[in-house]
Amino acid sequence: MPEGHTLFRLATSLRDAFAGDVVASGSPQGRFEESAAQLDGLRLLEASSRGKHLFVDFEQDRAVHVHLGLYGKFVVRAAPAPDPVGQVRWRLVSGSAYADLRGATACELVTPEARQAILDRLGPDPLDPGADPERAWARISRSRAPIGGLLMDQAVVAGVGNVYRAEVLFRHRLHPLRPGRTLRRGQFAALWEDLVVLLHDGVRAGQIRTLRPEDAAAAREASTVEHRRVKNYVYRRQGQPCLVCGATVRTEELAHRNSFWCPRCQPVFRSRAVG
DNA sequence: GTGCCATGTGAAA
DNA sequence: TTCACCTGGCACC
Repeated sequence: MPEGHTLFRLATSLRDAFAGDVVASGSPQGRFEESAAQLDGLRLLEASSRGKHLFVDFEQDRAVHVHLGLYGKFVVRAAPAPDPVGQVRWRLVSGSAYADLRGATACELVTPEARQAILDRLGPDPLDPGADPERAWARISRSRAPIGGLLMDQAVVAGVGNVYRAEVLFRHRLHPLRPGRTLRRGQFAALWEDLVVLLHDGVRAGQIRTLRPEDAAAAREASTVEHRRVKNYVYRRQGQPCLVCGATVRTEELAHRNSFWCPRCQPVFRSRAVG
């Protein structure tokens, strides 16, 4: 489930399993064979993530850049490694663990310069304690583009995907089509703080859970009707009643992905003040 | 069992 | 604008 929290967890798993160890590296599938062979027998130093990008660093200034894309998987398990199942692009093996990468959009050996260039393209990551949200605000506050598109732009905020986009906008009563520059600074600050909380919760839980405690009862009730556990407000709940107000959740494509929102909780325009 | 859709991105056309 | 990646969950038969 690759939004930023997934990659952060994965970096932790890889670090815990391999950091400091000499590893065997190969590509059973063959597509990463030449590069994998160059890493075979080297010491793995570190694994880290920024947004949805993962970096695995080895001695001799070698690093692998991985992007899981929509359905890539990278599993880390205890040894012994079984025969590879399916298309294993990259396999790492140590005395105590193994890791298999499948279906990734990107798996490439990168120079330190190329690695840095990837980092330079990315906006601040809410999971990064050193992230500077002002960089995101500078982009959003100047843009006529819809906030629902800006949040998906990894150069604006790194790590937010389609689920977090839908959910954080719901939690802040913002319509996805609202132009970025119509947000007030305080609204952005609250949005960012919420992303920090939600992504960290995603890291802990291993899943995206966005319901506030006060809405848990409504979610349980909805689950019996929808035949699947409801743990989010609007993501993939189109046609279902909003857990807060009961209006029918809507969907429409935005930034090449389906966007979901409640037309009553998230009006396009809101009066600036009441009373 | 089959077929569609999906938490994403970049290359090819 | 379309395709590639080529996994996996789930609705439907």
